[in-house]
Amino acid sequence: MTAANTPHRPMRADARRNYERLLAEAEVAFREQGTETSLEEIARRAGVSIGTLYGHFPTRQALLEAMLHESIDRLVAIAEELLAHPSPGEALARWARATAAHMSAYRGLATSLLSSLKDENNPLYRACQQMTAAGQRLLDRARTAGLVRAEAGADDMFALINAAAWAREQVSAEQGDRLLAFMLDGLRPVPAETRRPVDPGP
Amino acid sequence: MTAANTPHRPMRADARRNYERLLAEAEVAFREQGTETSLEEIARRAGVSIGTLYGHFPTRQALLEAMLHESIDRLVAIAEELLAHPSPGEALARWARATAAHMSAYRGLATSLLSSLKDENNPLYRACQQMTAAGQRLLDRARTAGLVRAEAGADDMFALINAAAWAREQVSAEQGDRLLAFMLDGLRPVPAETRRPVDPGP
DNA sequence: ACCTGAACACCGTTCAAGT
DNA sequence: ACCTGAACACCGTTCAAGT
Repeated sequence: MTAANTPHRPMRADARRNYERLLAEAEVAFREQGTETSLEEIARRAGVSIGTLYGHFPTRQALLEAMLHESIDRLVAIAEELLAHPSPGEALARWARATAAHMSAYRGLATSLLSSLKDENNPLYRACQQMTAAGQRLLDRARTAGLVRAEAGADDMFALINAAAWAREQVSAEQGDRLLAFMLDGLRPVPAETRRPVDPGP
Repeated sequence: MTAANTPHRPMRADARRNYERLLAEAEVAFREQGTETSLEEIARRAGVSIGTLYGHFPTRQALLEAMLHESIDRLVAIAEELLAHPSPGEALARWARATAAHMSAYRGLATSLLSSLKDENNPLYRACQQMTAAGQRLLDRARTAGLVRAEAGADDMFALINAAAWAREQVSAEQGDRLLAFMLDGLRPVPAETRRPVDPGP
C-alpha cells in the first residue's frame, strides 16, 4: 500500500502487518456485505483477535475512513482534472457519476457518510468535507456558466450524490443512472416559462 | 383501532389485545429508534413474550407493513383528492412532500421500502406498489400539462421520494425540503436552450 | 388457538493478562 | 507497545411445552 493509508508514526512490524491485513479484509467485507457487516468477521478473516481490530480502529467509522482514504484522494484529484474540461456541465456530471458509483460500491456507505455530518468528531466528517469542497469548485464553475441555480450549494450537491448512491444500492443500474441524472438536472435554473404554470396554491 | 389494521379473520380476545398492543408499541419504537430497533424491546414494552410477537408478525417487514397500513391508505386517498387540484404541478409536489414527510418520520423506513421492491414476497412490496400507482396518476396528469419529461416513470418518482425521505433523516429540515424540490424539478423536460450547452464530450 | 421462555447462534465492546 | 481472548450485555429466531 502507499503512504496514504499508513498510520501517523512508525509502527512495530507485526502491528503494521495486522493493520494492513485488517484494512484489506475490511475492504472485501464492506464491499461484499455492506458497511454494517460484522467486525468480528473482519478480524477473523484477517487472522487477528477482535481486540486487535479495536486497538487499530476504535470505531467502525475509523475503519471506514481508513479504507476510503485513497479513493477519496483519487476523487478529489479527478475533480481537479475535470476543472479543465471544456464543458462545465459535463465536468460536473462526470464527477457526480464517478463519486456516486464509488459510494454505491459499499452498501450502507452513503448512509454512513451523510450521517457523519451530524458530528464533527466522526472520522468520516472530514472525508465528507473534502469531497464537498472538491465538488464545490465544479459546481461554481457550472453556476457561472448558467447551469446551476443560485440556491443550490455544494452541500446540496453532495447530499444528492449520496442520495443517488443510496438509491443505486436498491434499484437497477439503469434506474440508478436515470435518478442521478434527474437529480443533477434539478440543480439547473428553472426556466421562466415552466415556473408555476397554473396556480401557486397556498 | 379501525378495521384497517386488523388481521384477516376472527381472533381470540387475548390474541387480539396482544396484536393491538404490539402494533402500538411498534409504532412508538420505530418512530423513536428507527426501523432497525430491537423487536425484543417492542415485545417487552407491549408486555408479551418475544414468541408472541413472532406469532403475529413473522418478520420485521410484516410488522412494518401492518403499522403502515392506515397511513398508506391515507396517502392514496390524498393522491385521489389532489387529482382535482387546479395545478397538476402543485398537486404532484404536494403529494410528494406529504409522502416524503411521512416516510422520514421513521428512520430507516425509506431503505426498508425501496429495498422491498427486490422481492415480491416482501410484505412491503404491495405497499410500495400501491403508493407508486397512486403517484402515477398525479405524474401522468403533470406530464400531460408538459411538466414531466417522457422518460420519467412512476417508479422513478417513487424512488426519488424515498431518496428525499432518506436524505431528510440525515440533514436539516430546510435542506431536506430543498433536496426534494430539486429532485422534483429534475423530472421536468429539459428546455432546449440549456441542453448540452458547450460540449457533449465522449 | 395461542402464549411462554429457554435455547441456540451470533454480535459489539471492554479490559485484565500476557509477550 | 501490542496482542489475546474471556467477559458482559445484548439481539434475532425457533420451538417444545404449556394453557
